[in-house]
Amino acid sequence: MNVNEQAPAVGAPTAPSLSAGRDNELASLANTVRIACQRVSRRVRYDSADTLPPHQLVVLFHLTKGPMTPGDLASRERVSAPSMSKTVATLVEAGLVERTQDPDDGRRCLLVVTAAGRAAVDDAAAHRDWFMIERLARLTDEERELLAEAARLLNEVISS
Amino acid sequence: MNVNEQAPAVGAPTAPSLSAGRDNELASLANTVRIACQRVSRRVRYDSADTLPPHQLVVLFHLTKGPMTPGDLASRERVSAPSMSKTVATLVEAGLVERTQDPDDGRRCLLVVTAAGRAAVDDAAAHRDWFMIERLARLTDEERELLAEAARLLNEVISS
DNA sequence: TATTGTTATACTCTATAACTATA
DNA sequence: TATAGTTATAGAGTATAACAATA
Repeated sequence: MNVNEQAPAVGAPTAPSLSAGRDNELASLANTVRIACQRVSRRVRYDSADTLPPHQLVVLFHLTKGPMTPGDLASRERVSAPSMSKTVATLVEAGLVERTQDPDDGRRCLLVVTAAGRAAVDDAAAHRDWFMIERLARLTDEERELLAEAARLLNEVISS
Repeated sequence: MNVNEQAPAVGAPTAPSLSAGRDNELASLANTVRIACQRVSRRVRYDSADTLPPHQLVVLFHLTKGPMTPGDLASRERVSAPSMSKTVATLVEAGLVERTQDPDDGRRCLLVVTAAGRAAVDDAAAHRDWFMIERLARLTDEERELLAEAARLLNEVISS
């Protein structure tokens, strides 16, 4: 579990103030929303042994959108170059990624996902979503509509 | 980032069927909701250097609800006893947790969170929620109400 | 000389196996 | 003999520093 899973709005970040009513309400909602999202994430996250570790899967996913260099991947994932080098080596070893030379720059190499790599990404997504699909099917149309709208709103909020 | 962050409902888990319309809709919603939740989680998650690592923070959080033994904590977190032993040792070393002897059973020890430990949990929660509080403040009352309802619904869905 | 990528080494968190002490 | 906890050792994944090859 993560911190504050079942907790009320503990440690609200605003110092007690005279107009504390609205602040506390916001803090409580922020806490509630975060905890709900974390519970969902946790419930669908990587469960070891039947899929690739997250850091490998993420790299594979990036490559499904097109070839990239190890350097690109490292900065995208905010990981050091040597770490990415190792992760890539593992994926190449497993036959999920192929190294190709950059024709224009001899220092660089372009990484390309293989068919097996694409299959691994699809499998992982299917595995992750199965839990939610089963449960969403039991909701009413109105409830599903509400969740769709909330997801849209959260994406907006996060992007702002 | 996580797999499928901006992806459409890729790798829908149900095999193509004759009544595929509803299934695809559910798969799409499941995917959308998961991705939104993961983005929120990621946005507020542990960012190194200004707070404790997650595994330490979680233990500390458990102890804010009352004293527990290392064994309790290990099974709660589904981690091995030696791993928990090490984590606890680190927290004791840092003065965030205190070891006390169980009066009834000489083999066991009860772990108690210190005042500094509680403060660390509160700080972490505040730090995590601050991002969302700022952004939720910009929404309308109706939008906030929608998110509150969605959070309630997601908790129900996850618990079922 | 600057940049791309890898290798060398070390630290953290995890695990299983072996050990100590209490029941 | 079984249980609670720790210590010993090893395997991932991460980092920084040093290196090789190319621009």
